[in-house]
This record gives sequence, structure tokens and C-alpha cells, in this order.
Amino acid sequence: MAKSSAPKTQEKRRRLPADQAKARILEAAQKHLAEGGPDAIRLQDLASDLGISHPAILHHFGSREGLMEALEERTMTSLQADLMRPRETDDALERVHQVLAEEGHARLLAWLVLSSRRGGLELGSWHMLRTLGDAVHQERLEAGEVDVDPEDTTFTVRLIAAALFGEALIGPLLTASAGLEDDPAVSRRFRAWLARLLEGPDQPPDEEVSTG
Amino acid sequence: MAKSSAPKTQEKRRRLPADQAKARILEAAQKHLAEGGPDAIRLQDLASDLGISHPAILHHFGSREGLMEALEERTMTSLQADLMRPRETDDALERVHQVLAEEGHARLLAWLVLSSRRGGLELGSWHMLRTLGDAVHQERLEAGEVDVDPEDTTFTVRLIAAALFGEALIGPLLTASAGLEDDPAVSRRFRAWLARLLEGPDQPPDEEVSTG
DNA sequence: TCCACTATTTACAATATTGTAAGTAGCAAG
DNA sequence: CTTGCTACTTACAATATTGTAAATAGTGGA
Repeated sequence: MAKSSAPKTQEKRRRLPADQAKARILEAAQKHLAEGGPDAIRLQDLASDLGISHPAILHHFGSREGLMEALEERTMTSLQADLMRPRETDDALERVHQVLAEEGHARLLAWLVLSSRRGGLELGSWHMLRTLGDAVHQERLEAGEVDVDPEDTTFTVRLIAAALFGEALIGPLLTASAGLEDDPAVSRRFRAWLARLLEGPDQPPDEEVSTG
Repeated sequence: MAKSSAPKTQEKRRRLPADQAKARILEAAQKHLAEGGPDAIRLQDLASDLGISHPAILHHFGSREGLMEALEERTMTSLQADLMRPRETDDALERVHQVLAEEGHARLLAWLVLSSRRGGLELGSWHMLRTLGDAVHQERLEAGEVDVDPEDTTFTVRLIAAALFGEALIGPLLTASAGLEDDPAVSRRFRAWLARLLEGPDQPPDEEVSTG
């Protein structure tokens, strides 16, 4: 390695306002976290990725630990935001799957949970699931179901969350372990199957309202 | 810290056959992996835990990377063995839950999947799920179900695996996120609910065959 | 008992990583 | 233009961690 941490050329030292500098650093850190885990966040790596020197990071976050805490908060916030963001489909399973699997949030969440310093994650304002649960409950009532056990709704949401999170992490492993070839269509069919299972056999299998 | 890595007292240098020494080291490494992740496996930590010096580990595994590879294999093997080992209950969900959650295997598996060097894990002889799937399929046929779609069985097993794996990792998070207090009874009821869901509403909700 | 083999230790080297100190330079306000 | 603030850099310190070399000492076998 030539010189450890320095801007690529000697153009003219860029100086960002602290907010933007922090945001840039956190963004890069989150990328590293998603790809290689918490121990893949090396100050010098981040710095050279960003074209800055590593003490600049320490300047903004105080210490590596400070960076990790800020990153944890940012990650949870962005996960929540992405889950809440409207998407092209109304199908809850596809929505959650998209966020969790396709945008790497499952990995991020897993890293954070696994490496959780301080016992548990800062939940902050994680009413996420309650919101989702309320929505599902509402849907069910509107669909004309009368004897809806509140816990049934809670469990439905919980199953979706846990199963899709698990799928995102070990889906390919499960596929291989079952002796199948890795086919995204299988994964999709699995979710469709799960949706049918959750709707229950009372409803006739008419066409979905997915484009609503 | 006094001296980095040395046996606690000067009793008399113990000398194990290579197999046993390796096994001891791997056992300690797995404990560290389950608790703190791959980066919590420091040669000196392991060594002082075991009362040996860290070059002894290098002697047996060549390098840290060698240790990690051996550990990965051992972990997958022991997970499979634990899943297959007969348990006090015949209830599939409780069985899998016990292994995954109560013995820390979910965390181990997650660490391995997330930090998977080389893209994917060495599956070795992971017919685990197929075996499990065959058992479930058999059960269903014996239970008198005739129109059993093979993929339905596959998906059932997959759902159990993914959901319980997810539960083990982010169950407490989900509980908190739903606004509930952390209660193991809830988790148990969740699994019972899932079991009922999977059995389908055709069967009357008579008492389980769980102690079969 | 003696010997060969190797598990294990001590001491050391090499490097990586976080953190600190002090100075440099961009940007905004006067 | 000057000045104050602070984002940022360079140079360095401190420590941790993996790895190597050589010596030491069990253990099993002749």
C-alpha cells in the first residue's frame, strides 16, 4: 500500500459541513456492514473509500464505537423507513420480502442483532410491527371476518416477519439442503404458498387485489 | 494483563493427543463464536481460556483461517447432529425450536451464513431438510391425507426452518416491536399457533399427539 | 532406560488498527 | 482583506493480533 489515507489527487481540500460529512461516512459504513459485517468496518478502509483520512472519521464520531452507535441508529431508522415506504405492490409478503432480501436489510439487521453490544438493540420508536399489525387487523375486519382474535393478527405479522427474515438469510441454504437447485421462482412460489396459508382456506382462491 | 498466554499454575505441562487438543480448541472457539461472533475469536483469548499458549493453536490449525474453516465444518456438523438427535418431544416445531433457540445454534448458523467467506457455506452432506421433509411427508400420508402436493411438504418444512430460525434471532425484537413485554409463554403460544396453522383447519382441534 | 516424535512454551517479529497532537486550510462573518 | 472557527491532514504513539523460530518436555515405543 502506498500511503495509508489521503485524497486521491491534490485537487483542493474539500470541506463539507459536519452533517453531510457524517452522512457520507455513515453511508459508506453501512455498505461495509451489509457486505462484510461489523468487523469489516475499519477506519482506514472507510477513509480510503471516501477519499479522506481516517482521523477525519474520528473527528466526527469521537471513536470507532461512536461511529458504530451512530451506524446502528441510522440502520434501524432506514430499515423502518424502507419498510414503510409505499411500494409497487400491496401484497404484504412481497413488500417485506423486497425490503428484506433485495435491499440487504435482512443482513444488516442480522449483523446488528448478533453483534448487539449492550444486550439489546436500541428500539427507538419501533412501532413498525404494531403499525403493520393494525393494518392487517383492519384489512381483516373490512374483509368481513368477525371472530378475529387479536393475537391471531399479532402472530400472523410475527410469522411473516420471522419467516421472511429467515428466508432472506438462509433461503439459499434451505434450498440447497432440500436438494433443490437455486431458483428464484421457487422462492416466489414459497411466498405465494405462505400467503395462501395465511389467508386460510375459507376464502375462495379468487384473483388477488395486488394492483390495488 | 500480566503475561499473555500461559497455563495458570506451573503444575506439569499437559500434553494431549492432537485429536483431543483440536477438539478442545474447537469447542472453545464455538463457544466464542456463539457469544460474540467470528471476530470474537482471538487466538490469545482462546488460548488463555484453555490454559494454553496461543502458538499451540497455530500448531494444530496452521493459521487462524485454518481454525475458522475447521470450526465452520464442526459447527455445521454439530447443528445437524443436534437436529437429528431424538428429543423428549415429537412435536417438530418444539424440536427445532429447542435446538435453534435454546442451544444457540441459530446464532451460530447466522454468523456462519453472514460471514461466509467463499460465497456459500460448505454444505457437506446437508440432507437434513430432505430427511425432515420426507418424515413430514410420511406422517401426512399415514394421517390419511391423500392429495398431498410434494411441494406443499417442502414448503412446510421450509417455513418451519425459516420462521423458527428468524424467531430465534429476532424474536425478542419482534416482541418489543409489537409493543408486548418479553414473555416466553408468548413465544410458545406462537409456535402452537403456527402448528395449528400448518395442520390446517380440516382436522378438528383435538388434543395433540405430541407425546406419541 | 533411552530415544524419537511432537505437543507445547517462551521470546520475538511484523503488521494492523485505533487513537492523539499539532498544524493546515477552507469557509463564513466582520 | 482579515479573522475566527473547525473540517481535515500529517505524523506519531500505543496496543493488539497473527505469525515464526527455537527451545523444552511429555509420551509411547524400542
